[in-house]
Amino acid sequence: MQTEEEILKIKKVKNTAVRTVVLRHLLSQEKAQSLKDIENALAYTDRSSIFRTLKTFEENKVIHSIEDGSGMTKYAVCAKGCNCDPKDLHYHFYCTNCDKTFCLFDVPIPKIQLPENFKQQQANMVVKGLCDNCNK
Amino acid sequence: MQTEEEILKIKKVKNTAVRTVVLRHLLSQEKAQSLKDIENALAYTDRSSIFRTLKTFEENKVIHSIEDGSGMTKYAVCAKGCNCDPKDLHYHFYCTNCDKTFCLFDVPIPKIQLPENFKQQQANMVVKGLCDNCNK
DNA sequence: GATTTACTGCAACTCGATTGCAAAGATTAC
DNA sequence: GTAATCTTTGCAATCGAGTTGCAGTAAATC
Repeated sequence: MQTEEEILKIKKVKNTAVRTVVLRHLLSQEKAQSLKDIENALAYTDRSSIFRTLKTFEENKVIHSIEDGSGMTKYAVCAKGCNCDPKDLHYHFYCTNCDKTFCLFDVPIPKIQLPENFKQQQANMVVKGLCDNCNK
Repeated sequence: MQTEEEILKIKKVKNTAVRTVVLRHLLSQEKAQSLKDIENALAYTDRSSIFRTLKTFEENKVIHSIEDGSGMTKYAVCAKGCNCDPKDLHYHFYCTNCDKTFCLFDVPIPKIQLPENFKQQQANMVVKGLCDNCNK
């Protein structure tokens, strides 16, 4: 596992206190985190600073954002080597019971045959249902 | 093509003035519409009435909602015979240039192999990029 | 026709996201 | 080392989509 410092260096993002703690938090969670999740976890860091940190991370492909339909954008650290290209995409699973969002790295997304002259740049693929913990 | 009245009758939704014009507008558009789109198109109909109409339509499977990542939920009339089950799902295409959302009825969604004990109920599959009109 | 129920319009409110601005910190120039 | 410049941070305010309370109106039922 890479340290926060290593990741930021590789992605050419200057290291700061806020960036380190935000990235550390994201790395420590197995589920994608919302701005509010992070804010709650980091009690003494300002929301707008976290917000701007997330934007910076996203621009530099440290993290990717997920719109899971919960009303809050969630963020997860990109897998090693990820470039956020269509080929790096993966499904997300949103649990409608516990409101958690999982990255399904192991399930490949098939190539989608678009209509004539449409061009894919990105995708947001969210499967909704019950996670293993809630499906009892 | 079914009329608004026929659709509402089939879906067992009582017909009212607001419902008719909202459904008519949705049927007249080839792209999924946001609450704001509809509000702008129907100048003399109140936002909250449209909002509640859309909720009613969705509950009764007259329309389906799409979270395309634009920040606004969009709505489109269900295809004939649609039950909004996983088998009725289709991809959506969101154009990042013109902000329009298309239903890709012709592209089947493959069955997704979820991790052990996860259960799919719904899905929101959005491909983002440039539509034929903007890809020039 | 009276009563009950459903729908509509207005206004207010919620909450996640975003921005302006000034202070603090880091970097570069001299 | 110090001044000038650029970046980051924290606070407060704002934005905007979505949502709700409530009273008035319309429709359905008795």
